[in-house]
Amino acid sequence: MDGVGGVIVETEAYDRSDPASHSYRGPTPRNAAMFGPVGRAYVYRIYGVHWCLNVVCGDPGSGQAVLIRALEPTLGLDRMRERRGVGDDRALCSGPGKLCQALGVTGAHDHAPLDTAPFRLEPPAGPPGDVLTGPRIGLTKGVETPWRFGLKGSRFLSRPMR
DNA sequence: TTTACGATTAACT
DNA sequence: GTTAATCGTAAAG
Repeated sequence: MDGVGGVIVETEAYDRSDPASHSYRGPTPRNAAMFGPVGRAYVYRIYGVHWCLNVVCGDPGSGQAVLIRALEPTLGLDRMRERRGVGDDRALCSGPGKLCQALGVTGAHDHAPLDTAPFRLEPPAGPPGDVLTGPRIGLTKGVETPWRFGLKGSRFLSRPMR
């Protein structure tokens, strides 16, 4: 969006039966997007400081979503460096909060469809690389559920895969 | 109305 | 490796 973008290399999954998920306790004003139409964004503020971007998926109203944890920057590198205030490309999008800052995603994008402006979510250009799974990061509950997915060997992950 | 805390990051010892 | 920053949300009173 906005002339910036990249290839998603790391995600985490959440659903309603997951103690760590915002949708676990049912719909609230904040997580309403998770129970709305699929293909929309669910954006929330974390620790009063950072934004995190999710893609609503699964059956409509099922409260399922995928957290975009990291992506490989490919478009608008200068713009992202400017917004992030760093020169290291690896630090641009290697984390949920960083990613949102680099792309300019804020709470204003909550509920926004991801297949139309200002977003543009596309299928992978080339053949998919190997994907590894592992335990999710930064959680206090449900850590045992290995729903972290990362592109094998990518150096743009928030953390190396096991 | 009040209070405790989080799907994180950056700065500091 | 440890910790402060910072505020909206949700649960309790």
